[in-house]
Amino acid sequence: MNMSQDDSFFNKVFQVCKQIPKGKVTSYGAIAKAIGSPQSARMVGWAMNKSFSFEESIPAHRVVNRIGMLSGKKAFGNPNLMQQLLEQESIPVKDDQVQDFEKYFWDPIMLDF
DNA sequence: CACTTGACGTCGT
DNA sequence: GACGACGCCAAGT
Repeated sequence: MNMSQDDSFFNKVFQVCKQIPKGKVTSYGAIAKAIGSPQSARMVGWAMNKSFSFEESIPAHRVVNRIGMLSGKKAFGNPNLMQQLLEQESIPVKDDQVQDFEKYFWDPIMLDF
C-alpha cells in the first residue's frame, strides 16, 4: 500500500506536526480534533512515538498533552532531550511542564483539515 | 485470539 | 480544584 497518498490518521497527524510553527506547541487533543477525530487523542500520541521510525523529521517535541506536560519525553531516548529542544526554541520548560502554555499554544484547527 | 498497555481527554466525585 | 474512573483505538504480548 502506498503511504505517500495515505490519508489515514497517521499521515494527517504527521502533516499537522510538521506544520507546527517554530517556537510554538500544541496538544494531542488539539491535533486529534483538527483532523476530525477528537476522541482519538491517544492515537496521536501513539503515532508520535512511531514517528521516530519515519525518515521525515517530525518535531514531536512540540507536541505535549493538554496541560503542557512533556508526557512523552522518555520516547526521545534521553528524557532531557525533549525539554532541551523546547528550550532551544525559546519555549520555557520547568519540571517537565511548558511555562505559559496558553501563550505558546498553537491550535492546528486553523489548518482547516 | 483475548488481555494489557499507552506521548490523552472528558466527566464524575 | 485534586483524584479516580471510563472511553477511545491500535499494537504488542
